[in-house]
Amino acid sequence: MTPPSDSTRPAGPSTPPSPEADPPPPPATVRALPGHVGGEVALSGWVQALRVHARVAFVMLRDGTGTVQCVAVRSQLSEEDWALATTLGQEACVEISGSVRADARAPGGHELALSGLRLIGPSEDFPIQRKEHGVEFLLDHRHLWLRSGIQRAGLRIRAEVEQAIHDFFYERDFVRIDTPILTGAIGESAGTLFETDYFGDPAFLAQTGQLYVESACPAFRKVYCFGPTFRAEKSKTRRHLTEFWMIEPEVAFADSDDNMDLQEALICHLVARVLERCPTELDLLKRDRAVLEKVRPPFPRISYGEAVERLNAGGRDFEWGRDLGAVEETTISSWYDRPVFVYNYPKEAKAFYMKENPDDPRTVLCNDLLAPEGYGEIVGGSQREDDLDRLQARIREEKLPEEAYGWYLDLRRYGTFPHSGFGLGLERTVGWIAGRPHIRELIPYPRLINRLTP
RNA sequence: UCCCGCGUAGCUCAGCUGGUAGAGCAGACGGCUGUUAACCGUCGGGUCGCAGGUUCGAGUCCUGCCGCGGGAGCCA
Repeated sequence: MTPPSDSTRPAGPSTPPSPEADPPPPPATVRALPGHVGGEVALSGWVQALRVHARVAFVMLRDGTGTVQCVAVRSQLSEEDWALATTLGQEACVEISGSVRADARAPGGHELALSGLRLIGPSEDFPIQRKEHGVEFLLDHRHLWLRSGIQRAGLRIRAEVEQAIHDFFYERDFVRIDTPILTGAIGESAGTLFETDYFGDPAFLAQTGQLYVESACPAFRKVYCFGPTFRAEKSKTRRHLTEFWMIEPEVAFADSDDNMDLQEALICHLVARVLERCPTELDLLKRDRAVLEKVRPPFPRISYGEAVERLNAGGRDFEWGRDLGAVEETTISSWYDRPVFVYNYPKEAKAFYMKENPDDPRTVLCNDLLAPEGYGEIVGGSQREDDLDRLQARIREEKLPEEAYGWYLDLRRYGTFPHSGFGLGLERTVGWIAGRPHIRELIPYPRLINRLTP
């Protein structure tokens, strides 16, 4: 950042006599301010709020590392600086120099006694006021909404979770595999795919990287992908995005129980990391940290059959064989104070690639992980069908185009092996950890059924 | 696709059993040494989503359409 070249500050006693201005104060960040108490610094950032009185004005300056109150006292400023400071628009970009001091009256405990400022980029009539707005208005101004406190906190937690995911897998010798986003006709059900043109042929945006990470297992044993996922489902709920980010690990020689162990370890790692590194953000979001502290192993594990029995014992009339709906999931998660695994669902309710349960062929070896507090399913996983004949039979049962799965079936022809994996929805997970009601806030630019801009 | 709800000032909303449009915030101006979404005063600001209907008269009642929100299904 360019230091001010036209400082109007009066010369200090330690400054050698010079007709020119003082040497510019060293640039600093708000986060580093406590280390500069008593010294002069220059901060660059955006005006978050301005409160003007007759002889004193307060500029809340946000620089991306934090927010600090800058105090402008009229009697200590030039007319030009006072006039500039008291007419700054919300979100104007400025460089402010002054001395750092600790003051109990200031939010955050530190403030800057303003001695000079320079307008970098003016801002007039910033659309988002410091008050409540409707969702539509805020999403229309998402590019500006990102600057607000709750959005910054949520997105910072998202970034921390993303980094924690990479660290978790790196420490466990997983190899990251980036799977394709453009795919030919392959997937679980073509109705939920976004179609696009690929040199005259139809192509689809990926709705899962799973088949690809399965193929990388024999190469690296433990792999994961982390990327955008596209679902053309016409869902309009607070749990849905048409474009979201998913993490899909795949582990050779892991069975369904190993798979749940890994999910449990990952979730605990993510929650602990956010508790450790984002306490400020959690407090700003008014997230009850005590609830998150409870997220420790082991998570309860309840089979689909047990869940149905218990639901019906509680007065519900739920038929065995149906998939659990949102109401059932909320009920089940309400029985516990931490995430709960529901495992081994009926075959008809789940995807073709899941391995048949040898102890009960009506079911498959799979699990969902339901987050507490009604946040719903954040993970879906399974042991994969590794038997060629059974897999082919399942593809035919589901009336899927067998020819599209030729390369996938090759994995069962050349050294097939037991393996398991899962998909973790990033925004749902972050939404739950951050305690936000709608996952659209946990992705910088949400893509919803009726929203593609900004 | 279906169910429920909502569209009034730049923003957030009020407006009763129909009788010619209101507040707060934002903006402009003025006041105030310490504010925390500052406060006090003054001023400007409207195709009541669109179209049709009922009525002497519609923001208000009816129909259709559009937009938005929530939910179901489906999913992470």
